[in-house]
Amino acid sequence: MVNAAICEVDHMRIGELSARTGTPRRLLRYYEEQQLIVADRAPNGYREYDERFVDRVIQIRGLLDAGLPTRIIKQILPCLDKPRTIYFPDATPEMIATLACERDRMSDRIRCLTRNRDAIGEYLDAVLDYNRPQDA
Amino acid sequence: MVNAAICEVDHMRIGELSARTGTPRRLLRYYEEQQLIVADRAPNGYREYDERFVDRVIQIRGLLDAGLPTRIIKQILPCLDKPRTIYFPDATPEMIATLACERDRMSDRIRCLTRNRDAIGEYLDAVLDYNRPQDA
DNA sequence: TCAAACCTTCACATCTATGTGATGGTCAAC
DNA sequence: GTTGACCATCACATAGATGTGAAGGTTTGA
Repeated sequence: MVNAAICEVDHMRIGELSARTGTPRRLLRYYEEQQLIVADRAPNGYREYDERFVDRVIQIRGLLDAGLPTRIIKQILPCLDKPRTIYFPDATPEMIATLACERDRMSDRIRCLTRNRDAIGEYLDAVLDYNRPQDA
Repeated sequence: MVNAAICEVDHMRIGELSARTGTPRRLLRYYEEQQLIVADRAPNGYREYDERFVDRVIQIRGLLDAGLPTRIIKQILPCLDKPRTIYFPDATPEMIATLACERDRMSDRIRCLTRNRDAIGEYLDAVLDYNRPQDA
């Protein structure tokens, strides 16, 4: 019997999402409270996540780690959906201005980080160079 | 009289540094407390800064904005002095490992920021494209 | 001599992202 | 039916960067 009625496996509860993203459950609930993610609810009230939440959560954590507050991340996330879910007419001029501003701030951060990372790299190269000149 | 005894102008007090870096005085004192900067003191107890503090403070703010805590910034800053002020023998293996780790974390942040910034850019391009198709 | 504009230290408040624990419901296995 | 591993909400605590103001010293200029 090649019955195709396979019960969907494409969902997980908060514990699994926590394990797969290395994120404390507490924070997954916090991100939801901040409206960065919206979880479905099972009949018993448990949160239900599908596969796409894994990448989404990792992305959120990356942006938080890079210094963006949840308020800004919430505005950025809709831009990342590949098939556009945001219809352009909904984009107010203020929203567009905010996004452009944040994009520029991100460029600033990238410049700053790159410059400093490279300086650290040079320093480390110099130190390693200094520490093993045994065989000339 | 071509007297060369010009009183040095290469120093400023906290108010001027604050104005020139756009940083509240409160934070300049905080950065000093966290040992990110070390200010000279005038005889009357006032902090005295020279020109180099301007760039240094801007750099600190950039790194803070990019998500690095003061504890890490304190370790990074010595790498940035062009004529090396840190003698390599002083660099402990743990310190080197920490720096390498932070450098990698910065690379991660750069990747994350770049990806998201580009996504915002694409989104904005699409929105602008949508908003002015008047003259075909 | 007085006022304004600096500076000092100290202390307490705030915001954001987090940690941690209490209290209790759901569910599966034994 | 009880135990253990999940889940829920709520609440309180912490840490880091920052805001704000009090109380007082210094300097400059009217």
